[in-house]
Amino acid sequence: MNFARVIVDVASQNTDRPFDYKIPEKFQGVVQPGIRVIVPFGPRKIMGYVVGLTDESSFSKVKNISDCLDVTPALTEELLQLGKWLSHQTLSYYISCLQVMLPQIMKAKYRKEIWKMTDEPLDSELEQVFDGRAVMEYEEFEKSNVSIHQLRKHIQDGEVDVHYEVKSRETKKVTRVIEPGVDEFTLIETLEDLSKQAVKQRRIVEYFTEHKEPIPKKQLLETLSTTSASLKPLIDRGVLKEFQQEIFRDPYENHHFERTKPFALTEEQAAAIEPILNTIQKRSHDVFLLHGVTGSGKTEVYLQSIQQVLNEGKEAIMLVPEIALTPQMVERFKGRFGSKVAVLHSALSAGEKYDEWRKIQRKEVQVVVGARSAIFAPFTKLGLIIIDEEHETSYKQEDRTRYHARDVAIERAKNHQCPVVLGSATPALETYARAIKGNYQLLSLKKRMNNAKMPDVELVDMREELHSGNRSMFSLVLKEKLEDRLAKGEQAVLFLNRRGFSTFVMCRDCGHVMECPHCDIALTYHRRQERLKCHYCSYEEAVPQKCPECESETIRYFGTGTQKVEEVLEQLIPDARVLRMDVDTTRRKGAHERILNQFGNKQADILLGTQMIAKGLDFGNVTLVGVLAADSLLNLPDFRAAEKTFQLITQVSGRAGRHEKPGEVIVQTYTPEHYSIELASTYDFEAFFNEEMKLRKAFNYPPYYFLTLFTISHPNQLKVQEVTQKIVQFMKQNLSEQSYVLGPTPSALTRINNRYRYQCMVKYKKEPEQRKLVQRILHYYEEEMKQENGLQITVDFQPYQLM
DNA sequence: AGCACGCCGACT
DNA sequence: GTCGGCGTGCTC
Repeated sequence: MNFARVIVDVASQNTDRPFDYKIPEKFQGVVQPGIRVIVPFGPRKIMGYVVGLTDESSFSKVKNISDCLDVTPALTEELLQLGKWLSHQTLSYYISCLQVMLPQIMKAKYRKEIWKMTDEPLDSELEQVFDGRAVMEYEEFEKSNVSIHQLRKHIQDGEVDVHYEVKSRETKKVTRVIEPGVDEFTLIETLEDLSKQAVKQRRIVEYFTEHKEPIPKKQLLETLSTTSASLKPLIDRGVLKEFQQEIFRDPYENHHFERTKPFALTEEQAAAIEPILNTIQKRSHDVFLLHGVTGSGKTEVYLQSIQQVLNEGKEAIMLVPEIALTPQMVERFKGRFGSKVAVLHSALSAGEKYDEWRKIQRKEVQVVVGARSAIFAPFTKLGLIIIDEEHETSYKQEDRTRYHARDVAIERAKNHQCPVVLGSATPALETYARAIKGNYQLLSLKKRMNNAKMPDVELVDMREELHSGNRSMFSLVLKEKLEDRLAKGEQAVLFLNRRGFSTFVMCRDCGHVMECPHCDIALTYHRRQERLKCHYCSYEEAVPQKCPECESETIRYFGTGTQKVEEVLEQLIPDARVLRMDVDTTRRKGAHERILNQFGNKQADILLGTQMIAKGLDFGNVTLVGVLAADSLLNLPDFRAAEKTFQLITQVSGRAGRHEKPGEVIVQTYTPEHYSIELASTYDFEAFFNEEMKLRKAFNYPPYYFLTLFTISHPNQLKVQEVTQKIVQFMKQNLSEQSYVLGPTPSALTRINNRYRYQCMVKYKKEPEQRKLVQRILHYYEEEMKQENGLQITVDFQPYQLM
């Protein structure tokens, strides 16, 4: 095998194919599919992935591979294949697909430098820019007033050279380590030679007569309570050796995880786990939907399934939504499987993520618990993939490579002939429909653990509340119940959905709303900084004193944020100790965990928060859950609004009464008659499913139809309309008559960052040629999309975000 | 993408 | 005649 086929790190249509390179003698055997290499590409040097080896190349001017970045392949053969599949699925470049599968830090950085190749001073202004140095950044040269022509002349004369460098950003944490430099006999000899006064040195040498393994320097000095002053002479004499050793960052090194044993399963759990265990043993592929009410013990089913996989000598991936990857969850996995577990989520530093990932690569762990991208864990003996809370929208990547982790999971499971378990109390409609059709195997857990009852849900009509004179955001019932819990020493969780509910600023006289000058959206009021910010671009401004339209001074803040709720709560129930948990209070590292610990230790009576408290929290003392504005999601322009509302109310309600004490839920709403709210209050998923399916059928939405969403943007509104119109036309002409092509429609967010946005939506049942058509569109507009501030066309197959 | 090359108009 | 701007096409 003399040649390597390489996918280069250049995301463009022309380079979206392998390039052949010769493998130099010294890299024979090292170069194998999946490793990263540095290759010459035109005049520069770039990184690439080896995707295959061949004996000959049809290309005549093949260049040599310059260098290898890996010894062990970064990507397995399976992942290279998966990348190909992914690029076809999402219509993205192969290189982009390979990159999403690896930790961000492994993406190469490039540097362009100018090297001076002679000791003689250059006879031009360039000499001044060099300022006595032999190397400088190309950027520096560009800033100077020396022309490119002059530089070229010098290059031709061989006086300077442009150098391209590929820089790896991977950092390895190292520590100094000490080990004996001589054999035991010589050590004892040394001991006898040492002077009586050198007490500390004697202690050190004595230590190494008993321990031969290397020990971190810091640790050695600590245990022998000495300093490097005593160590140094021994190293200088060669008795001891000091060297650098890599240490792997462990994000959980200061945690102690209580080891847990498998619990005895309930009858229901045992029945549910059996088909999963069977499939694991049979080593066959199947997809299960584990539909279990909140608190029904799904996690224990996951844990015991994984145990079975480990017993078989195989590996498992467990996906959880980013937001639910709480310390509580990590603890359950680390507690059961200890050091066999790697954890991958966004709260880790880039270096920590890299090290966790390498634990998988080096086969030190057999289980991965992580968010969306953990689905690409480089396991080679995958025996099970679990997706918890499978309905969660965070499993869909919303930029560049728009994949859904569920689809990737099923593809990988097919490759490895292993089962996928999708778990949820409120499965996505698509998933449940497939389960009913028999495409997935449906497993149900209908009872909660400890025979706990689902908490009673009371709907409070906020319109009536308003009519009877209560203008507060707390209904009378909710206030009373909160006070009652306080008196009993029990705890409450208050949930506020911020989506579509942020605080905006309006003039009471003329109704003028402060908007972002670059985006068609109201600015959000940030109380702490007294500023208005745009959540879509980086624009911000001070809160105006007067209305810019009518000069009136009656400016008011509308909407409800958690900060506002906290203030109102303080006045309403002054004795209550409130903990607030939202993006603002959890930004700092470890803040998340601290707040939950405080609440768990009963240092607060009420936990007030957003999305992030809806999932996975399990506190026995919580007997009341309040949902402040249940319908905030319903008014969004999203065909999944009802589904999301049902899911959210169900998830939040599940936080109450999980142990001995019964729970209660208060749901405040302006539309209690809405089926999603009404049916969530009785936990009737089946009824909700049937009701919602009728609507999806009537309006041709998933799961009856598939969707493809085009979003077209450009600074010029007319241009956007025109292009969108053309795309609509083209799709209409080429798709079958059973498909619907809608548009051009302005997006819900019509303008972001001074770019107008229009959409085209395709609803279809079967369009095998669709991807080719889209490719033709993208190819047609390729040139216009290259331009700096030019046209942008994004295509999302099975979109979740419709705005 | 990012670079060289080549063509064109402008200007010492 | 030379300099800089931009369109075009190629990268193993």
